[in-house]
Amino acid sequence: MTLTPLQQEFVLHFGEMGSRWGINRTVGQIYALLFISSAPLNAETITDALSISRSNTSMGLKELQSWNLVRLKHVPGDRRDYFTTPDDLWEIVRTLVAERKKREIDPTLTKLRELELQGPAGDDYAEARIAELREMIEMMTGFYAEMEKLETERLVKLMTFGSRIAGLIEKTGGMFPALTKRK
Amino acid sequence: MTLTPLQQEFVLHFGEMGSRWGINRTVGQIYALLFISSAPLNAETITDALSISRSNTSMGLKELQSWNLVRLKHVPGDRRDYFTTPDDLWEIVRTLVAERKKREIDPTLTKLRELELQGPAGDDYAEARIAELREMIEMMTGFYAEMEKLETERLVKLMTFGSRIAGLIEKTGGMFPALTKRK
DNA sequence: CTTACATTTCAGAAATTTCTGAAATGACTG
DNA sequence: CAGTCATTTCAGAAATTTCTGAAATGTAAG
Repeated sequence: MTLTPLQQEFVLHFGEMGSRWGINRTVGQIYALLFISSAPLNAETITDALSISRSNTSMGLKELQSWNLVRLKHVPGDRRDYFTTPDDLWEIVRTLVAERKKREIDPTLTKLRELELQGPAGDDYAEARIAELREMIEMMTGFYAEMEKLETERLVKLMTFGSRIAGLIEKTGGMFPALTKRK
Repeated sequence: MTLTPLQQEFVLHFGEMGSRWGINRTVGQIYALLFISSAPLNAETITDALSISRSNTSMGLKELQSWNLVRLKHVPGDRRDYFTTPDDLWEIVRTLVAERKKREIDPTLTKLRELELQGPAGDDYAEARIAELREMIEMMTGFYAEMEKLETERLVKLMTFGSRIAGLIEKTGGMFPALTKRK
């Protein structure tokens, strides 16, 4: 398969960004290619579209599967595996956020709790800082858990009308005026 | 300077997580050390607390400065540079989010716009996918821009009462009941 | 200007990550 | 069960990133 210039440029960009996103170039390129391909692709096709080795493709796909970022499809009468990305972008974003949280946040939260459980270590400042950090992460992951429950439709509205949310929150008082002031 | 076991473990954890966060081990360790130290530290102190080379410390601090994650302080009568992290955790989180957006999101948004400007390339699916992705990123960065404007106090409330926000949003209709239903 | 640090730069060494080709494994078909 | 094709594994090669020591640069004080 030969890529169109558009595909080519898109794929290369994702490859370059890969390192900033915590994946490697090849994984970024494979994902990008699947993302802009209307039909599912098999490993062979990916291999030659990206000019990489077959084994590299295999590892890249495995990595993407571990991130839950690709879907496996089967074509009747063909025993090769075909891969795609979900059509729904929101599903992709949800997965991405969930996985990054799992890899980048959760282990630290666990470690902080562990450190606190070890009890006073005679370093008040460090202990306070660790507790504060844990609380902040808990607040943020708690909020995330709530947002994750929302249907996409509500999430879109929340984001679209973002600016109005600010106004809904009383600076003091701790509750939404919409809920408290309304009689 | 010798680290307490608590500091040691905290610092090592941040070092290990560094790679997942897109920084290297040393940078993670330096940041962690500054974070749990009550007083600002100079490069020499960091160097021997972490058993790394002086030049590595210099590069790590430079990297942290490029992320705006450390503050430079001066001690009267001492011409060495001293470094700290902000006391306010929210300030740290804001910086972190802003920098990650700048490095991980903005370049892609720019690239997607560029690709669209190049005009129809005869690949409808790829073009549609790129447009859709750009729109999604724009929505999310727009929402982020709104949230960034909020004072910390309001942001905390927003997150604390996160679950109630969901209820405030009408599934259909496109506006908050709090704003529309109230006469 | 010279001395005494403090910091940065940078070329090469060390460590780590990524990639490949070959071999092994798996799985369907006739 | 043997043959064929698809996929995975893995050891070493290649590439990249990180780290170091030495030299260079910067800077304040005398």
